[in-house]
Amino acid sequence: MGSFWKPGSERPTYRPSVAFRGDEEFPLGLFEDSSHLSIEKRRHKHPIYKHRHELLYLVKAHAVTVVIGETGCGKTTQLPQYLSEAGWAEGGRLIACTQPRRIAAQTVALRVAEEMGVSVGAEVGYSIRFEEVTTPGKTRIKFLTDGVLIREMMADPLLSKYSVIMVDEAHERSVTTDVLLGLLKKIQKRRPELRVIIASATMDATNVAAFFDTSAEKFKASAAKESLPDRTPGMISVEGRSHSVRVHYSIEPVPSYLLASVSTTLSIHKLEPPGDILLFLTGQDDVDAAVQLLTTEAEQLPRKSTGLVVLPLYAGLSRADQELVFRPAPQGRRKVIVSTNIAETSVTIPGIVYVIDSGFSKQRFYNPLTDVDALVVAPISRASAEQRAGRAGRMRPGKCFRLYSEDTYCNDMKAETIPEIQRSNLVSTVLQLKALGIDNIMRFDWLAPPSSEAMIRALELLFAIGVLDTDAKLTPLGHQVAEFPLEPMMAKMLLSSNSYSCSPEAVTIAAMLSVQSIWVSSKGRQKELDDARDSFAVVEGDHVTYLNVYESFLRAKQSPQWCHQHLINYQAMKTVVDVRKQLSRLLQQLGFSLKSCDGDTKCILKAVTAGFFAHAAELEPSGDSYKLVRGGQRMYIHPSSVLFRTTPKWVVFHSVMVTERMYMREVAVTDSDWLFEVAPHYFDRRRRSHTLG
DNA sequence: TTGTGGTGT
Repeated sequence: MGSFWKPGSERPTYRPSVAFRGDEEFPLGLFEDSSHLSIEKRRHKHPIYKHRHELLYLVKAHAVTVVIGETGCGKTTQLPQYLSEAGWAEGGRLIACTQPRRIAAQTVALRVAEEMGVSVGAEVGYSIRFEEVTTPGKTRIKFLTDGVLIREMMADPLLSKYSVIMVDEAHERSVTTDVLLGLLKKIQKRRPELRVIIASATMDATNVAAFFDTSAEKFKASAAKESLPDRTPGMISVEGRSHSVRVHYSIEPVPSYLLASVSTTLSIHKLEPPGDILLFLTGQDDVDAAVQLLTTEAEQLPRKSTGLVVLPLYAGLSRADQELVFRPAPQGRRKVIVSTNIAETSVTIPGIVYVIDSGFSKQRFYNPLTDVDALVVAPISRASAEQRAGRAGRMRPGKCFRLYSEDTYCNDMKAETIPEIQRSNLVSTVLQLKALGIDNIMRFDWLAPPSSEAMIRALELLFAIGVLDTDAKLTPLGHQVAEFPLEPMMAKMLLSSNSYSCSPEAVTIAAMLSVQSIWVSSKGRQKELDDARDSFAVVEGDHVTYLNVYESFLRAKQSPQWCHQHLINYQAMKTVVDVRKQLSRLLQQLGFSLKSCDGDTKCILKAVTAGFFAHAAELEPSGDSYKLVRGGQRMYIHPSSVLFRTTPKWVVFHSVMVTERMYMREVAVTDSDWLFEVAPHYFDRRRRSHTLG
């Protein structure tokens, strides 16, 4: 990768004192225009309409149809309508269209309902977590998140109410998409008449088509074989509605993508016609640093009227701060959005004409040998680079400046991002598959198989927490755990809370830990944030602290102002309220009573320990680090924990994240006696090597 | 000893 720094090496430094005025440091002349690699497109008014007959023919003739077409070509909004008109939703059967994101499922449903002139929830509906807007017997087209469809399979393993299932945005290759595709292939063996449509923007379609090509397999169909669809997938490509994007590469590798991105932004501002700029960096740190540098520069620009409006964008921002990026810049000014990967797929900002691509993103990597998740800055794939470039061509022809050379693009970058399933801890996925009756996980037909080490790790943990038996079959507890939309250890904590009479408290803790961040992130307010957190802190650790935050939120009558005052994310707290309701209902359905422990925190800690004993760690004699019972790695309490700077002898934690060190995040105090009490089978074996107590 | 790419049930 030329002079790019690699994950694990020292981060590139920047000097905020560097002046970019004059922009000689990185003028646009240092980019080369590579027109043969430009994304050349023409704008069509109704691209998918032209292919309507061919599409309908393919779906009728083939069990699987792969549709390649970028966002905006109409495959999501119009194809389900064509299918419905062609009679695929008759006889009470539905057409399903899955989306990776809640908001997409909802907005697409609203748009299609509007186009069809019906009200949403009638002929066209959607189903996302906490919100089912459909009418049984009336709804013909249903948009849903792929996670919801997998949940539906628990009650209806063959998805018998659907005649067609379209999996949209399959190129994103989320864990749920990959699992769903494997499951659909399996379902089609039992339901050869089920039609599957895989819709994707830029995916390597031949790969997916090959996966679904079952034409060579022996096929036992007693019914009229002639009426069954061809088991060789059909394929069609639909041109998009976006404009051409001219791609420019850096002639030389850049020594610092952060510095280069700042000077490139200033060069574009100086030399290019009006149009907003989207800059892709890796994380909150980078984004905040670039915003600061650009803001300083913007203030020094000669005329205020042609100034820059610089805005950060990342998931940790409050909803209000995120929404600022949608506001048009004041007349005559140019907007610059400095963003993480959130702008690559999740947030679409109108009016972007220029994209600057650093070539990097943060990616999660799970190491099954150490059982640790790491978040590392890594080079993006060519597919990801194309996706980023495409963000410049939604309004009119645009330009993309890549802060890496054409040689790097062609020779060093991977064609596709490694599918998430191969970078993830599989505990939840394996349990889900087990609950769906997939007995042999190792032989599940994966589109991209995860490593056997990762699968074995997951099976080991599920066995340790009593969810699987020695034959790797679900235990009665396992069936209950699988009912919950939670990580298995968290669900185990919840189910154990009944024995300790603290279920309402455990429900709150599970809900609080389910949302990404309760605290708002905001640059330069770290001290304030620490103080806000410390005002709720208790000696029992982060779990009971979260309980304290939630109960204070209730006492404050769920007030947004109160949240703002305490640097708490109001949206996140509203989600916690919804999750609590869902979890409480599930517990009650299983016949558990929701009996409170009335402030007896020992009960709460025992319940937490019962769920997370496999994440127990003991203070090392040195007194500054911990040793993980399972694996023996050295770990540290994360600085964001209320237990940072304290040294309880035993702790259990929710998750580990590696940066420079291995950090335990969300840590609770525990006790060696409790560990024995909740998991004698687990600790007895290790007694000799880990003398508890 | 010091810090959270993005989704979702």
